[in-house]
Amino acid sequence: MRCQPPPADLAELGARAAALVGASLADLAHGLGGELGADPVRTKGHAGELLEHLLGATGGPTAVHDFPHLGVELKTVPVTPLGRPRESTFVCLIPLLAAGDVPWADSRVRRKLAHVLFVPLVAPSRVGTRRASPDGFHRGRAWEPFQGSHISGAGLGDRRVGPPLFWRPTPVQERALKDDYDDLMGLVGVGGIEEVSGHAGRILQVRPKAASSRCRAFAPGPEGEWLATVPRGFYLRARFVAALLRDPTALP
Amino acid sequence: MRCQPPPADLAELGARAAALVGASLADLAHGLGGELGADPVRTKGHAGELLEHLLGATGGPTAVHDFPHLGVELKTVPVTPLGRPRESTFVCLIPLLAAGDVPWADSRVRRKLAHVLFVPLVAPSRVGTRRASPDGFHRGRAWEPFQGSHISGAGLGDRRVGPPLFWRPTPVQERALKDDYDDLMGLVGVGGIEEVSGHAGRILQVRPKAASSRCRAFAPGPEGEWLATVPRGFYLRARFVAALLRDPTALP
DNA sequence: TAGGATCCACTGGTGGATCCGT
DNA sequence: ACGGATCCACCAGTGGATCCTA
Repeated sequence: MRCQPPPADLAELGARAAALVGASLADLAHGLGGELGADPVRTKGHAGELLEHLLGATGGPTAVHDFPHLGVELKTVPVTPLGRPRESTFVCLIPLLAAGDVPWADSRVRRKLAHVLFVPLVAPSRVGTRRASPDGFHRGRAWEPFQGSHISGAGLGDRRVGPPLFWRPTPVQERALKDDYDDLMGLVGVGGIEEVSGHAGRILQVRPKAASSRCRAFAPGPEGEWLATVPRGFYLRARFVAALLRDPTALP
Repeated sequence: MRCQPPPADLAELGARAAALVGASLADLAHGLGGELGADPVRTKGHAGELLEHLLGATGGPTAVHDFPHLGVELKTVPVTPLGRPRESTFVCLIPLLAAGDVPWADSRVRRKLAHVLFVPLVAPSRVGTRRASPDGFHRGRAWEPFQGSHISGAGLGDRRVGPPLFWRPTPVQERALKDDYDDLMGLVGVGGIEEVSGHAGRILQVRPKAASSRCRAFAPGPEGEWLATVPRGFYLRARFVAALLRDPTALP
């Protein structure tokens, strides 16, 4: 299903992403000769992979970036019709065994986030929505992600591509990322990974990341002993990405 | 239905409250020859009035305190079985017309809160609870409000009296109250009452307080014009009262 | 297992409506 | 209208589980 050659430069990558704005994932998958499953539970990650194909990403599982020759990472982010992310954005797994030994400058977080292409995918509603507003009160749409959009339905194929954003952290943002990274790694070192909650961190946060809760990783505990634990990842807070999408220089 | 004479002193008031611990409101109402309605929507405030009768409160609507000769205010507070308040605690209405003209020292907030008898009423669950934990996982009870309690049912009559607490703000707490009062009144003065949200304030907050939304009060707007608005009250944050019930000197 | 992610149950808090008795 | 309060819908956020592909 890989159809596109890698983009030659940033301008070409940007142009390709811009050309997709407004398209539904169903259309895009069809254009590539593929189909999208209807079950939202079975299609996690498919949207991200589809966009990688469409934009000509070449980085395999081994590469640091999706576009190694450009040093750019692709992130799709599901957003509400108002443009707010529905979820936090995964960055990378935490190297639990080496926690505390990797300074910010050498961290995967820094390398992944050095240059990111965010592609919002507008999802009309959550899949799991069980009830509509019983009073029928309509709260209005503050932001039209693209003109002429007609939004209805909740399946993966109904999601539409929103305006893409190239982002490099400003010095101030990078400083905030470093502070969070140091703090969170410090917390892991002090109390052990189990003690770090999703509340910690201004724009980064630490959350579980495992294919199944039966997957275990090993990490040093508070007393230095080895603990079997769920793998964790760094995530960008939804709040922060929401701010970014409106103003790339913003901090929440 | 008023049965008790006013308590002679704080010790007697405290003894009466302590004697009620563990009793259900149904029992208490019955002992007074009264009955409690079953509909939770129709019984708002009844619990508070019942306790006033039982403890011999004499302050009418005109008085500042429920026990004027003791200078004590009675507050019932609905709590979960873990002892956490289910709601914020009403203090008093905001004098919208005089906002900004009443210094903390002369404020109703300060007078009301100078000395409070908190009586927790343990409610097993919210009335409006629509679903139980589907996984059946039991999260344990961190605090047994009284020994031997057997808690079940959700009606008003099933609520049970918890351990009472006499509270006077510590100097640090009073300072926090004053700061919030000044801040909130300042916000009202700057942007008008409509701009003050429930987020403002560390331990006090401002929320609507009206018998019906058709009830209007008048307040000065941002430009100094007169606005019809919903009456507002000062409330103690649930978070703060939760802290108080565990440690009367605490701040959240 | 790493990398692409999303689902969903639950909790805390807000915003606002509402009820009763005096 | 004031003083006694509670109800309830909604939303943000967390905590943790889970899915697919390579």
